[in-house]
Amino acid sequence: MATAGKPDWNGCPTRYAAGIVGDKWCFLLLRDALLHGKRTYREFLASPEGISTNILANRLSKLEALGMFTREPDPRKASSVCYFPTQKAKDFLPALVSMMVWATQYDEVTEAPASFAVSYVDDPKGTIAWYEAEMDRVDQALRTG
Amino acid sequence: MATAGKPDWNGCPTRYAAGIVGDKWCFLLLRDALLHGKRTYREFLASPEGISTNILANRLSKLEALGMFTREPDPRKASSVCYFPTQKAKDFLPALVSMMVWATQYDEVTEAPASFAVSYVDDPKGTIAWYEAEMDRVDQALRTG
DNA sequence: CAGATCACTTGCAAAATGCAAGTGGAGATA
DNA sequence: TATCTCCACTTGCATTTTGCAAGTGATCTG
Repeated sequence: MATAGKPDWNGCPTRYAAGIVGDKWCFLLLRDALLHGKRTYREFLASPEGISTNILANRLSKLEALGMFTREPDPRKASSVCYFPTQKAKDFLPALVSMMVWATQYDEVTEAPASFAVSYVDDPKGTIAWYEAEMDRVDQALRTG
Repeated sequence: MATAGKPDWNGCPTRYAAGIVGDKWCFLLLRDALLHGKRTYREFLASPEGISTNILANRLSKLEALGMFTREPDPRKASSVCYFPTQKAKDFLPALVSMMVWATQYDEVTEAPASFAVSYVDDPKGTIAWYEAEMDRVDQALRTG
């Protein structure tokens, strides 16, 4: 049916989302992976929010355990490590972009141009597809060395 | 333009969202207000996740300070209090629903019927409109005593 | 006017966080 | 081959946040 009716489940799926996204650092790591193409410990560590090393290690392994990241040797240098977002993580992109649109509207400090929200409203699928393509490009480049 | 290009701002708006949603309890209070029509301290306290009273008071005032809730006397009983979601909070609904859809897909424990995700994909605006109407109904009923 | 209800507040133990320093292994350099 | 650097963490410890239980004062109710 095209018209939504009242859903009558008890345990809301948002509880599951809260367990992952409801943590500042997991949220920001997801942003860095999905939106900024970050893949390595070093890159994640360099975020302007300043995560400390023990918390970073903790959250990376949490996200790995949750099936959001896979931990693999860096094809460019075997001694280094890459964290690749899984399909599960990639599928979170529309929700993340949705939050960006909301934040762009209400955060007066945000540096995002208003044109972002406009282009999203104009063509949400295109906006999301662009980020997906960007991710594929990053991972493709990495995996082929 | 219909095709999205690379956004080139530095401070990502997701940081702002992380400051609000990146907290388990704020996230769940938002869910309770937007999806479950909760408005009073008692109702929020009764969530199955079991928030403690001091944390609840803390988060309610945080969300009020952030302009997500307004704190008003309960029209039904002057000694009681209502927390109404502001427009800013209501505008977060699409992002929240987007996360529900994602969680429904990946949380094997969720009690949400698969039909929810289907009906959302089929008619996202209708799904969101339904929740908005439900909220208006709740607030209307409350404010008119 | 005694008792219940409401929305909190307080005190305290336990857990999570942030910071600085340290560790061990791989690769590069001399 | 010895040393040096880089990397991805780990450890210790002080500070902050959380969770739990109990208490508080203002209002309502019988």
